[in-house]
Amino acid sequence: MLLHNLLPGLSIDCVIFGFHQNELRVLLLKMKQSERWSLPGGFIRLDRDVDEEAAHILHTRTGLDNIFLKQFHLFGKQNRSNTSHIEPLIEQNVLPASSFQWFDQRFATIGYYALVEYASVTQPIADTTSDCIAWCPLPDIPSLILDHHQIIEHARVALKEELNFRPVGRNLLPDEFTMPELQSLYETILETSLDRRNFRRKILSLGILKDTGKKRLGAANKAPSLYTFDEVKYAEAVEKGFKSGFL
Amino acid sequence: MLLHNLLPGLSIDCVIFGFHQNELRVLLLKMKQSERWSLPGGFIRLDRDVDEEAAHILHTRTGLDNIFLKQFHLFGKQNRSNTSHIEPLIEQNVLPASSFQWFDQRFATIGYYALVEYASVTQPIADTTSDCIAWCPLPDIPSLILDHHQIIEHARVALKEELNFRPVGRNLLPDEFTMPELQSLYETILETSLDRRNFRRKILSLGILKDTGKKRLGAANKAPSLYTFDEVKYAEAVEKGFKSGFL
DNA sequence: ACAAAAGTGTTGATCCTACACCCATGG
DNA sequence: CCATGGGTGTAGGATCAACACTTTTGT
Repeated sequence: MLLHNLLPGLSIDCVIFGFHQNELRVLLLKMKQSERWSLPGGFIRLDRDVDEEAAHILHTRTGLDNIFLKQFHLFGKQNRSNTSHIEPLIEQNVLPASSFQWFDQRFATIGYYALVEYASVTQPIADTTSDCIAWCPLPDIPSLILDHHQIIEHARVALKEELNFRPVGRNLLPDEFTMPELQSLYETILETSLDRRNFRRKILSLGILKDTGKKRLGAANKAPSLYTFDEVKYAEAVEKGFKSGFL
Repeated sequence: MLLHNLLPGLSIDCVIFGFHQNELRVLLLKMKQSERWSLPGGFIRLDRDVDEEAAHILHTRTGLDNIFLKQFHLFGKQNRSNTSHIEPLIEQNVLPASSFQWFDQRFATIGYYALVEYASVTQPIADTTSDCIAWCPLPDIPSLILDHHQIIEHARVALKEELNFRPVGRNLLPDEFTMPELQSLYETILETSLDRRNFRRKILSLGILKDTGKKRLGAANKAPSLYTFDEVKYAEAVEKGFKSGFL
């Protein structure tokens, strides 16, 4: 990373959501020389848009492109940043001593959240300051650097609100999925439980799902149908806005 | 303004909304040495929170404190800032030549919108780079610097969405107001027209208005009643969230 | 008296909620 | 054949949209 030619004072943090085993998960990096974890993040090159750089961070960690990514909040507390997570990295020569000055700035950070299909992230890639990267279920997030707990919590609320305007299943589930899977996703995001019959009726009434005719076999119960999003109808609907009315 | 001890690369722009004569208006500053106008804005001192600085800008221009103020978007395009509006100011010694370097940075800007009672802003105060400050109705915004048109448009959409979660009349209208005035505010923000009887029923059903018993006289028609927000019920309602369901 | 705008209620349509039984699959 | 979870319909209540006449005020 070249620390000149970066926009000073501003960083990006990405809350990358996936859904697996009926849990929302976020991609976290374990800092080297420390027991603390962090959100994937980075800085803004002077010749790039902030949105581009957020997409770039997402791509670098997941290999994915064209992902739903949305800016949700600027975290600008005067005392939010410090160098306590950087110092061990410099001591151990993970980062050059010359980079201390960069990290010793006051940073505001702009939070983005991304919605990705869990299974499409087969090999997430850690950065040079981390020794691993992993999906963590939201209920058991480990200790995080700086205000990253707060950033995740904020993203979670933003996602909950997004659900009223966008059928997020399109972004978080695989191409084909069952109605109970979709419902479980909604219940997890909304932190509530929903009536099976009413949920199905409501979702189908949006007119954006297609029944593939296929069924998911393999479990000791009636095989649920597999659905896909009808790309054409979906695009139309997003275009003119939803009014899904959960929440 | 001391240009050292500011957070570099990041500025604040405030879209200050007022409501007067059935129009939404925003406070704009006319740049000296130019026909263009700008949003009230500023920079972030290193020892202040970004939110604090936004409130400070609002206070400096309007004299008001404790105003509803909300961050709504970071504008981060690589090419959004330039110095074309600064150069004439330096040529005419409105700004010192030494400040050019500061303004010649790339800036991202964080947009805030504020909701104020129009009549409470009796003497808005221009800054040193402007020769006047005025309320402009949204339909006839003059030519603006940089991407300020886009910022206003974004704020307007954010306000429209806010209407579903917060009864913004509390912030935009005087203490006592009539039902038709409140309706007109809603119609303006939503850019639609609403049925009088249904509107009244819906608003009253929120249980946050009190009839003062007084009436507004002076017009050649039946005198409308004056209402106030019931502070206690209002606070309770904001606390546990609305579901106003306009939009 | 007249013009202008405020106040008021009902009806039908739609949407939401609550709820229980049968069916397909794997073991 | 049994356990598990998926699929399905209806009725009552709440909410929403549409709609017109009467009242009050100033001129």
